[in-house]
Amino acid sequence: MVRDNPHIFHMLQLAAHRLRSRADRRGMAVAGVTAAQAGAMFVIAENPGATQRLLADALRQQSAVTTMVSRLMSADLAERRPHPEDARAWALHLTPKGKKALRLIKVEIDLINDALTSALGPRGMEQLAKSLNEILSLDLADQL
Amino acid sequence: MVRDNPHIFHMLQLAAHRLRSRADRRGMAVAGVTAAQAGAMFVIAENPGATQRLLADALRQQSAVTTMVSRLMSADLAERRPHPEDARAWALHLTPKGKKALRLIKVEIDLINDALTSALGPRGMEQLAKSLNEILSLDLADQL
DNA sequence: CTCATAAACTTCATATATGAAGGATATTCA
DNA sequence: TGAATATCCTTCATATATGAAGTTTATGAG
Repeated sequence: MVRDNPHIFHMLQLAAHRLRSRADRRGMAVAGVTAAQAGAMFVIAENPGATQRLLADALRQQSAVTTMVSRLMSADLAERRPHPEDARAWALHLTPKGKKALRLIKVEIDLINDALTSALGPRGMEQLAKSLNEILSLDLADQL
Repeated sequence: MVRDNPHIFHMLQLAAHRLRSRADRRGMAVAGVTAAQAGAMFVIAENPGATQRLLADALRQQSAVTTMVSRLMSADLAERRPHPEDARAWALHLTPKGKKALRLIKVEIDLINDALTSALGPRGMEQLAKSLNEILSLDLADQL
């Protein structure tokens, strides 16, 4: 029973929402890219030729990835190539424009992380990273 | 420069997303209510007669609130009454069905908080709450 | 090889979120 | 009082997310 910390869930949602809003605004301003798009582009950048399956697993999503990639293509930020080994799959790559946008976005994300470090201190950041890692390692299936 | 913690932003988004997904699934299962709807209902429950403005401020949203409240009304979870003092505004209240759904949802949120407490320990929870509070107190305007 | 099953992707209905623009009512101040 | 302005709400276009259902291609068992 966590009656003493009844709001952690809500606080986490709210904190994530606020940082995402800020990233959305700045990302749109400097590169015409949302935070969600930036998240997808980071994954593609680190896994050139990634399938949508890999992207979906990284972002913990299913069907949203099709639409997401379609929008990235419309904006000339990413491209789909035929997968060399599996005719069912696409191989995802960033376009030059996508790579440039990602560099711009990284600056904004770093600014947010800097603000967090100022507020929490280096040790606070470490602890937060540790806590978030533990949360991410939880098995949140319904049988929890 | 936070090159040492470059992923805090992303980890926070991912952790919030996972907990929200779990809350969505369970909330739909036990009460036909999403996590976002539950969040709005908590605010209304704590502020009977609240205006949509108050709700929007609490959730840090603008226009989404109109649609959110409309859906809560369609589901007979909340109702709008004329505001006694301001003809522009609504006074929001939960219906009996809404209050019951909120009780069911609370159990699920408590289960998530319990799982977090098991993973992080009571001290970890305190530290996490403290960190999130500091993040929530940041001024995230674009001039940051 | 063929069939059953699994995997990758797409599509659809629905819910959530944003910013911009507009309508109606309050408030302020000259 | 009357005009300018602010506030509360709604609507619209767009983006993101979910689960369920469907298509196409792989894979594995016989």
